[in-house]
Amino acid sequence: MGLRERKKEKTRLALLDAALDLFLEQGYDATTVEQIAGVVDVSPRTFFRYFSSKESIPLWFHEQGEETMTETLDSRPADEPAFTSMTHALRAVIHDMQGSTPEDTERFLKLRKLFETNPALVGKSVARGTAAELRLTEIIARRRGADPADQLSHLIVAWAMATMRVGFECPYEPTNIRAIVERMEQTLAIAENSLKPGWDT
Amino acid sequence: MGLRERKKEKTRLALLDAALDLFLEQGYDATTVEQIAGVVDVSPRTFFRYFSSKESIPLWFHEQGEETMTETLDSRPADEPAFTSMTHALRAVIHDMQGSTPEDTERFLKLRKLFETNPALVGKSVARGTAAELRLTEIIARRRGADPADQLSHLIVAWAMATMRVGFECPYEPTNIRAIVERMEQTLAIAENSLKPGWDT
DNA sequence: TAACTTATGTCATACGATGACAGATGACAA
DNA sequence: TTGTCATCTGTCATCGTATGACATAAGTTA
Repeated sequence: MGLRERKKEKTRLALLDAALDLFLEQGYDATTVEQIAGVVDVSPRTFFRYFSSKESIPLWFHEQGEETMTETLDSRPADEPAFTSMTHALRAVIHDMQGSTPEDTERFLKLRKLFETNPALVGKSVARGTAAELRLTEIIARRRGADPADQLSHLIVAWAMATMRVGFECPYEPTNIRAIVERMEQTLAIAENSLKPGWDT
Repeated sequence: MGLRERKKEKTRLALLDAALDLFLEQGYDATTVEQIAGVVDVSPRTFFRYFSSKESIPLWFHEQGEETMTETLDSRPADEPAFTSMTHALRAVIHDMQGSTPEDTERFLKLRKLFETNPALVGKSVARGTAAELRLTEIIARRRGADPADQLSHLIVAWAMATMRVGFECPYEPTNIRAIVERMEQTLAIAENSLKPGWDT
């Protein structure tokens, strides 16, 4: 890894951290891209070269999660019930969270606090999630040998994502990742217990 | 109803229709507020006095639907299973759709086509829906005598909304409201059949 | 008709976002 | 080390969304 690449990574993280801190200090809306860039001492134009938009900062984690889910889903056996595969994909995301570096963990907790203080962001994250939902639905539908327009495939994915969201948006103030993970596992358990066996086949 | 009020309503609908037509002609992103205002012959500033944002045009139906759901939910008996109440709320929205004027029906069909050609809008509609989801969750949690942070209450609402979305986003090209309503009823039926009796109590 | 309320247009301004171009900086081979 | 090349960066220009301030025009009411 050359100097150039390291420098880029450093700038990227600096922008991310600066943005996160400013968001928590003065609120998401009140923070401008100019301010974020100012802290890191780069031009606003450069900010947009690292992040496609101001929004993509609080959404960087979700993008990461979607990737994990897609990969996991592809690796699951084809004859597994669809919702079961989805829960595995969700748990893979949880697993990633637990295995992240202390820096990433801190960022994640900050992010969570940000979402809590700014409910509008939750909406925006779901908005981004819709595109991912479509891709996941295609995978599930193909596996089930169904039309991409198949309602049940849609429903399986939509409910799984909704479950994840409910688990993530716990209004408790978590001081560590463990609390969030536990909460997610709880929610997942409730979901699994609420569904009739074989509904997703 | 005075002249002034009638004039306002007329302008509002003119802006709505102009926007919808332009969106379908040249796409949502390619259409500017200036153009929309131009068709109706008002200043762009005036547009923003009728609609809080460009986005709120394709979202006007959702806002309407949320209102219906909240009202319905409040009128349901307190001892009814929560998810059942939610399905009633959803069906109330469907019922409203069937009872609308021909003009509104046309607008709704245009809107649906718009959502189909612009998946990003689906995301944005869900984003708006998140706020409504929070309010509905509060109602459900209170009825269930649970904490507002109760996971099951969250899950009940989230799954119901997800079901609605799956029904709405049918990739079929509906020429009339009936086709959409049928599709929604189908999705709702699948959902109801997938859940264990009593899961929502 | 006069006095009022309210809607509208015309500024000005802020912020997010993108394209174009030139200069700075790191990468790499001779 | 030096020269060449690729790439990153800042500056500038521009567009579109959105909001506040203020004067004017329109409808309302006495």
